[in-house]
Amino acid sequence: MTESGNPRERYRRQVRSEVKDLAWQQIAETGASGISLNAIAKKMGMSGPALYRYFANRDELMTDLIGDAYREIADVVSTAAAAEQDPAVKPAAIAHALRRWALAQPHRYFLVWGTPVPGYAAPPETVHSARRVMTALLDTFERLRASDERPLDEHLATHREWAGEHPAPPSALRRALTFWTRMHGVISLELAGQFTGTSFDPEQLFAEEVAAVLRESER
Amino acid sequence: MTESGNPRERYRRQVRSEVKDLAWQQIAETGASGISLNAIAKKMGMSGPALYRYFANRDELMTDLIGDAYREIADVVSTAAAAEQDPAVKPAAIAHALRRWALAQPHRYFLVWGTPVPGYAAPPETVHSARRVMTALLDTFERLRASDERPLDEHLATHREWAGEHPAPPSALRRALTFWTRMHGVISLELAGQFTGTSFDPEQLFAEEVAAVLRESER
DNA sequence: TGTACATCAGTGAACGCGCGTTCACTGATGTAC
DNA sequence: TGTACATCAGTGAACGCGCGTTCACTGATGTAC
Repeated sequence: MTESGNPRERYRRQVRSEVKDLAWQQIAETGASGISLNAIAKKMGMSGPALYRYFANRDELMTDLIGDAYREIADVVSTAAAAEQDPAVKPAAIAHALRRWALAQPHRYFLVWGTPVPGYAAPPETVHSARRVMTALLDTFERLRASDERPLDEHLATHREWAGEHPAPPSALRRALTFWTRMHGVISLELAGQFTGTSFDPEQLFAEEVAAVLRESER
Repeated sequence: MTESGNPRERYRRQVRSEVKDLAWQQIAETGASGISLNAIAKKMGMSGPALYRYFANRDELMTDLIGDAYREIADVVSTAAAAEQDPAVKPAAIAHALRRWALAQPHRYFLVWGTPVPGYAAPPETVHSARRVMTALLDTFERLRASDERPLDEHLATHREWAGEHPAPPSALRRALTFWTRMHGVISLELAGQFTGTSFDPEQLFAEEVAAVLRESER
């Protein structure tokens, strides 16, 4: 379907994706605000203006990269969720899949959930990916009864638009949300190198956080 | 002491601090990698090269900003810890003080714990601030007995150099660490705007996270 | 209190650099008959 | 199968811009006698 198209379109897709690959490389070297169409063109052996056939401007490239990265995150999370049947193990499966991806693609992770780049707010299409992530988490915790009620539950019961039409009970909203923030807490500090100079294993800290959220659920 | 000095030194300090103020302003507008000595000079009504009397180069300015921000964080945390006597309330006091500061100074927070800026690794002086933060947290949880043991405790018992010579028991190491990552999880996502488009109150989510760590302690 | 000298702040010109973006163009590739 | 035409990729020159940094210099401020 998207694979179709005449040779010209095919070629266009190839070039676009090569540009993006080089952009990620550049982000790794100089940071997100260091992307430059000219530099990418040079690496491809082309002149700068040539790339304007493929991207309207620098912002469109950025927007595309953010959208792609977010889509990948949503894929990783929902794939991991779908692959694990045991409800009690699902959270850990999701968490470790996300962490593994983040360690392999730190710049993609940061572009989505790191320090916002001024002037490059997340493009509107990303809401869809955000939804997919939340849905996977809500599905997961919906099946696990909460072992306790928290003051936050009541608040979330009346402020749940972010969950869309998902029928998960308030306690699941809470656990999905805190699950996310806790994963992010460990992952982002680890990726940022805040644990370097230390010999403990971040994975074990991460595993403990996953276990802690599970402790607030019972089958 | 540092306040002393002849008029010339006094003036130097004033200019340096004005430069830094404008640098923070610029970071807010264009991001950390957007700082420019020339632009700052222009805003001060000076020529670009003039600033080289005050900073050796752009990197030294960055280093200074990071150091200042980290020192502020350490101040906020340790001041909050010192101000609250009740051990069971201390964690919440620290947490909310940190969040308040972060909301007021999002760019400072991100410069310290956000996406690393390639080429600007945290200067060595920041270890001291990092230590101060950890010490305040360890002091806090040392006084609260753990209500349970976790697998992580054992691991941390043998990997505790990051705690310096602090005599806190393993369970306190664990709680201090997870307290930090959980605070960071909520704060950084909130600052990055990941909760916009949602009507729930991030403060309540944050409070729930603080309460969760406390639940793992008993007086 | 006044003069002679050293110190230091700030200037303007200059260097080389890379950026995003527009434009008129050449030449190759695909399409219609 | 061959020709005529339209489409599109890529080029090179050009625009204006701002950057970090060095350098030789002027002029003001402080210090020593």
